[in-house]
Amino acid sequence: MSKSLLVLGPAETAACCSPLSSQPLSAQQAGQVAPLLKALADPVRLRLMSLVASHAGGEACVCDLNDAFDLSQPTISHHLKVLHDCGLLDREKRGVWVYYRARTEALASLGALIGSASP
Amino acid sequence: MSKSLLVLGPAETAACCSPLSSQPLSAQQAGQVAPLLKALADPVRLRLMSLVASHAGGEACVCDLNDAFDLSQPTISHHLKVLHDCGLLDREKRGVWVYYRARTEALASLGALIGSASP
DNA sequence: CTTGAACATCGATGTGTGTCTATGTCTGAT
DNA sequence: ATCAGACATAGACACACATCGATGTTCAAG
Repeated sequence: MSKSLLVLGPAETAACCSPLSSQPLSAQQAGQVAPLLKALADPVRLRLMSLVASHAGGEACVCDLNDAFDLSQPTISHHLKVLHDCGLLDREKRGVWVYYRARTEALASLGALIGSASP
Repeated sequence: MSKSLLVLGPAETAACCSPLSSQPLSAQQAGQVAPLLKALADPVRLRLMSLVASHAGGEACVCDLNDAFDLSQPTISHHLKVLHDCGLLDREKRGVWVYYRARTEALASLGALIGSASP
């Protein structure tokens, strides 16, 4: 079966709407955006996201990320999977190593949705 | 005991730092920001926040909010308390009614922290 | 083919959370 | 003083989640 219609992750279709303060979010919109926020609403995942996004080259290897935390390797792997599944992190395997890359457009859309001052 | 030193809620001291992609978040910073995101990371609370923020006059009465959901009154009250406790919502009682107001500066700080494209 | 390293998946466990019903606390009106 | 309405709190319960150790999978090297 073809996956050609699903090249875009959930993050692309969720946060591309008007800011919170401009008009009420529909139940459906809220249901799409909330999972993205939930993925970020964990101290470890927030730091992971920040580490990957601010890393040189725009990507970071899992081995580097593991060392930055006092947690087990499966736990870090789990958090990375959460961020990847909701479309906030891209994943690429090169040899034995796996590199993650932040989806800055998704982050930008989310940020724009949350914070937009009204006059 | 005086509360004069606590006029500012948690939201003011949490999200006033550099964007995610510029430099790695410290564990302490992540620990301060995550609760704010966790408060927003629920479809009901996200809609509540949006309803209050986009409401005429910048504030909304609880009775109005209750009618917008198919949930019990205590449940809505609980969600409003979560948003209020983390500093995203201001609370004011006038007569029998209670009005909530969105802290747009807190929302703006959070949005800026999450979404900021890097060159 | 075997070994070791990098990473993911699985199953278990304690803790957190969203929701409800029932009850409490104000406040204005009768 | 009593009553009714608006909202908060308390307790209970089902479910989700963060974490771990153990195990599986994939790949490169020897």
